[in-house]
Amino acid sequence: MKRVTVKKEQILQRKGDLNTKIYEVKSGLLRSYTIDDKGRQYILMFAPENWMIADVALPDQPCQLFIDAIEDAEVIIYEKYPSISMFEKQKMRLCLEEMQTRLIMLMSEPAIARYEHFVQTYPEIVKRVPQKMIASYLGITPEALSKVKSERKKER
Amino acid sequence: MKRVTVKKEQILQRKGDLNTKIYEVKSGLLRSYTIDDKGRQYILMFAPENWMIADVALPDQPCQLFIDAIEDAEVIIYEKYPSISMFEKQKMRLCLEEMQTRLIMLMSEPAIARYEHFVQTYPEIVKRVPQKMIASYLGITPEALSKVKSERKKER
DNA sequence: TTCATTTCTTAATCTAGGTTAATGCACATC
DNA sequence: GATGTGCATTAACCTAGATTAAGAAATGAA
Repeated sequence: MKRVTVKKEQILQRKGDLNTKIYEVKSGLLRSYTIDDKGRQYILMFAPENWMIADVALPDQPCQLFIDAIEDAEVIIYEKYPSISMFEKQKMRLCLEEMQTRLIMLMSEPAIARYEHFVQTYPEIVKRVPQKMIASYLGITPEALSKVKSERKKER
Repeated sequence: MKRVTVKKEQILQRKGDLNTKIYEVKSGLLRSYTIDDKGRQYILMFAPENWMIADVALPDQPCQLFIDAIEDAEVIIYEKYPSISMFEKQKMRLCLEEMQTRLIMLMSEPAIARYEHFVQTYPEIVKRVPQKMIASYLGITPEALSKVKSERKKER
């Protein structure tokens, strides 16, 4: 366990890395994402202050996710998994819950509903990240996000 | 912790239930799924022999998922979460990994690729559940699954 | 066996969201 | 100031998968 300072856009872990860590954000904003063979990015998680973020891979397995800083950040790095008490942390459980909810929403809800859910659940993150990252998190293109947003406005 | 026998189609937990448990499958096949307001089902997980299945909700929170038996099953029911050692179980970790992978695939891969990944990863489950359940797991309609399968056949 | 029910497939049509491309905007930096 | 670079928006067009409907095949019950 150690504490580090990371600059915006600094990459903490790359897809394929071994021996990846668990990151606890003390200040700033991190994200995890993957990139497909066409270069498209898919954001899995935003981690603002007091959240934790990690790839679930075991230390001896190559990970699936990039993790980088969207804003300058203070981060505590933990080894994976010396004490299971890491897992007890409520933030970790919330992240699980979030994955479950997202899987359900991705399958069952159209983009506009996912966007509104995101805005309600994370109003602060909406203000802190560019649209294209929200689109990536929602699983749509920035153009599609623009479209649903302007359609939503019209409806009032 | 107790051991129970469940019959095919028996429901172990319903969406909205409180105080939900963790289920370990000793024989047979369970699944977790949700139902939207239009009655559509979305399967989150299949749990064959030696797997565990649960909703991630805390005991005092209403859960999101139904859990029922696709085949007659022997099931061990654990309280949630008296010992964190439950979480240490490898099956539980695999389930996390699976959620992460599915989220990525759902965002980045077309239905055909998700189907082929599923067939390769769970060849035994493919034989044991009806097509419409595989479609539901993949996040598509049974009609769309029929289509991609017949297109795949043509390609050889 | 027969009949009923559910599952699977095929086909026609529709739509949400992708793709491509052009435009405008907010910044940096020089 | 001019010039570049990335981001957001709009619009035209395209496609994967949804919807609807019908028939075929499998399953199960009487």
